[in-house]
Amino acid sequence: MAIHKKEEFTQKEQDLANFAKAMAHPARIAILKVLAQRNECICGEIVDLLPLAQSTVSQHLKELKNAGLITGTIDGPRSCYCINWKAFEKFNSEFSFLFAHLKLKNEKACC
Amino acid sequence: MAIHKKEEFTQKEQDLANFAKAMAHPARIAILKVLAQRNECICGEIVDLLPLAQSTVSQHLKELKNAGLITGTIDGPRSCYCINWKAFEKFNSEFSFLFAHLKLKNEKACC
DNA sequence: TAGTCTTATCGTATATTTGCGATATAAGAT
DNA sequence: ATCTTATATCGCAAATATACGATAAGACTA
Repeated sequence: MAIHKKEEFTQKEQDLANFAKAMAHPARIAILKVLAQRNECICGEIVDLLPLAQSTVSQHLKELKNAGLITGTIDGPRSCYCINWKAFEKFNSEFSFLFAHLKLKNEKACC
Repeated sequence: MAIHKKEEFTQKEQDLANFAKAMAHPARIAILKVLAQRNECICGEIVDLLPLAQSTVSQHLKELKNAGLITGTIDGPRSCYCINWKAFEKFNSEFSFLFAHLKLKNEKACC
């Protein structure tokens, strides 16, 4: 785009949008599901489960990590990934707040 | 990208990702907040509140509508937009399910 | 030390998103 | 009928995202 306008919104709006963006790809949803089932996972196992090349999976993992949704630690020659529970909970409560706010007002929908 | 791979994931993963994608921009979060506060809103009011051109806001509204997050009805020369409550609730429950699933397993985080 | 295995990064091609101005459209007002 | 007002759409430019192969980096193994 010609100019970035994202900075002109509130920090909360940007945070929520960034979190949503990190989840805005089925591959990343699938990765989160795998991590949830196993509570930990090395990169290779995720690569085996997804229909994507190793480099692409690594890139998705990096995005999830940058967004703070997961943590990664080096374990010898491998990398172990886990859900970053705190960040997830923070997003959930913020999202629920927005959602609850919507619900409260929704008694007389017009269209 | 060279080839689309999104179709190779499950429908639920794609649905969740699409919903997240619709929320993955601060302008669209802001629009949803405005709609929540007023329970209905014409396009012009939203344009006044956002730091974006009218055509850009209209595009964001279109994306929210395409994703099913809002509904829009023509009201004379204006357009009235509202939250699509059912779609929002569906997403919330699916997201909560994923979240609860994560929570259940997270007693022994490794990293 | 050389070889292997695992993961990250680089380079590149292509697709999608974002944003705006200009223009079209549609309804009410004069 | 013409003008105004409100919104949608088109066309374009620039930024991002997606995907892959090739390659680098790091750590065990022989």
